[in-house]
Amino acid sequence: MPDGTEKETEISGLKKYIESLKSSNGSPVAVRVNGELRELSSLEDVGPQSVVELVIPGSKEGLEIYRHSTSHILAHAVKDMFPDVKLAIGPATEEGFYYDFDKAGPFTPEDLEKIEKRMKELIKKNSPFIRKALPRGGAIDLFRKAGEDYKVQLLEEIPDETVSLYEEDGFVDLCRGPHLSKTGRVKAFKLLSIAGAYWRGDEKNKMLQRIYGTAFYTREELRAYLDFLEEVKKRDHRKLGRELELFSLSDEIGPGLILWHPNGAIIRKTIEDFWRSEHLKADYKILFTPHIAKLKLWQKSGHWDFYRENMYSPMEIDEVAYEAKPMNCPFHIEIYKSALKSYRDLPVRYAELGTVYRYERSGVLHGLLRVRGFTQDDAHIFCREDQIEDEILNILDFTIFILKTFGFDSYDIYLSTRPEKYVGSLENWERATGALKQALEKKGLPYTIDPGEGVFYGPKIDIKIKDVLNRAWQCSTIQVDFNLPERFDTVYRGSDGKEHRPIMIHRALMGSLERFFGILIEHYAGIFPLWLSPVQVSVLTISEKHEEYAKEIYKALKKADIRAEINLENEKVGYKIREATMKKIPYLVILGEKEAAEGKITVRKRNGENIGPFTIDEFIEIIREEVQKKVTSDK
RNA sequence: GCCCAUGUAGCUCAGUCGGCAGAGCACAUCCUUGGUAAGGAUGAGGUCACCGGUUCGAUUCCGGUCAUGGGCUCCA
Repeated sequence: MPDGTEKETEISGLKKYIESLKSSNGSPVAVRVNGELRELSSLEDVGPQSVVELVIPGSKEGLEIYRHSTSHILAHAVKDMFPDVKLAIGPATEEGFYYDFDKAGPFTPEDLEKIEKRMKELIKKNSPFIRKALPRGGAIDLFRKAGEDYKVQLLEEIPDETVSLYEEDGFVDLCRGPHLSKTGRVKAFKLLSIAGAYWRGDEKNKMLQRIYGTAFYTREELRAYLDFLEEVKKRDHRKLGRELELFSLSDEIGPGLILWHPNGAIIRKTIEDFWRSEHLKADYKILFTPHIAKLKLWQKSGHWDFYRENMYSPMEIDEVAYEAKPMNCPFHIEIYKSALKSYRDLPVRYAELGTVYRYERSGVLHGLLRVRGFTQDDAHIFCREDQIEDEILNILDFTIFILKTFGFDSYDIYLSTRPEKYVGSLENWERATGALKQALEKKGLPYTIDPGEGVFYGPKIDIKIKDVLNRAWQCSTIQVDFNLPERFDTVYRGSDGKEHRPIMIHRALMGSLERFFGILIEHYAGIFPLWLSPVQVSVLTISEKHEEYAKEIYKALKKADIRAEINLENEKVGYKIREATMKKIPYLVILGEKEAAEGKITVRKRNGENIGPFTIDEFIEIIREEVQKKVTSDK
């Protein structure tokens, strides 16, 4: 039952019940018979003692079916309007649905509108979706005759002897189903974009044209989703980055290479200062290493073999080949190896804000989120096997502390286990994976296991943070490595006087400063908390008469290490306030006749609220406290 | 890399069916000295992404290059 209860009933009773829900919002879109999804119309052949679940609109599966049916209607409309188009696939996705078409010319935005219109007509007809079972061979003949090559190809790979087709209003498509009972059940949908997509996602295959759309049960839900898309657009870090003069990219410099402008750079510096100071507190040693190294180093580390497609071509220096570094690990290992280590020295924790260069294909570059040169907040921990769990526990605490400071307190955590191709002993893998699991469980952190998704050199934990719009971003990663210590013959002297191999843990908390900054911009919509704001206080005068007083106040703020600016422009207060508000400056100190006479200041907060009057010392104290506490919200 | 779209002033965008290029904001100068989100006037600012072709003439048409954007696992 939709309310989660169970009832025992005859088929006829069930049908009557479903009938009674018709036309209500809760009317089921499908049923699950003994675990298998089917349409409502398939109740006839339900055997005795079957368990039938009603798939209701509110459920994840319900929505999937709903959207999948909408994608069929899309295909129908396209086929009506462009009969030469060949159909590929059209599934539901997290956010909506798409359908891939093989069409001679491109679809235009105007086509989308026309297709939408045609879809609405098809929905209005309210034709039933009819399921037809067919032997596979028959289906192949049918689609071959219709010239639907992609469907034929799909069919040829389906192992089942019987396949199902769905027909509505004369349009037949190969489909596993289930579907809505009638097209008229689709109440709200919108086609969103046109994009290229390879047949089966493989770039060796033909490029098809994909139409993306989304569908919801009500117009209100659709509206809310479109508003969400608007909000995402408003927060776009590329747009805000330009408006707030945080960073830029330049044709002259090259794609994927970031220029940090003063406003972005001061934020980055603030983040780095915080990062360094916390790492020192947590017993990490801070390192600096070069941006290039001999190609031989990368051959030794294995990067040249396994990672070459992401590395730049070597450059020659004094007839020796050098490489821009794609990773920091080999450097940290060299530092570890520069002096003999005893078991008493472990764990050794090396951290570096290391700038690396990786080749990314031109089509995947994206603002700050996908770049070719970036700075990792990298660290490598060398420890004994018996120390892994404690180290992981430390890292988890540390990670969550850092992420929380930036206002991220909701996470999706994944534990990736041994892939098919791996290095290291089975025993090591099991022990390390066990340690990761133990640590997560001790911390009470819920996680999902990604079987076989570990890197070849060891298991890992990935943490995805959720931003205010509930979007997930992968930043933190903790990876155990059995490979590099082996390749570099890294050792420590044990209590037994013998040499032992340390375990290496790679870990990044923010991942890359560039990417993390991009996420922060979107998370805060450019309204940075005080401790991060490029300009924390703007001092502005009501008229020229108060310039001297304003300069005094400004100096006092600067002296107190507050990032202040002064606005003596020949403009009215209203104008100056508007300027500062658009720059999202947290505090405005407004000085006029009254303030100058009393030796006080009036303060306007970013949200429009006025506080004060304060003496300058009182105000400095307020700012100091808010900065020190790293308050993330204005309220 | 591939498909499609886009590239005009610092920013957001008009525009020219081939004939010397426009607005708003921002910027500069002047007037105004004004109490909580835009006071007024004047002015400066463009190789219309780049290279080539067609043409008497190209920002506009054609070809190429570069950059940016939406996509390219979600298997009927």
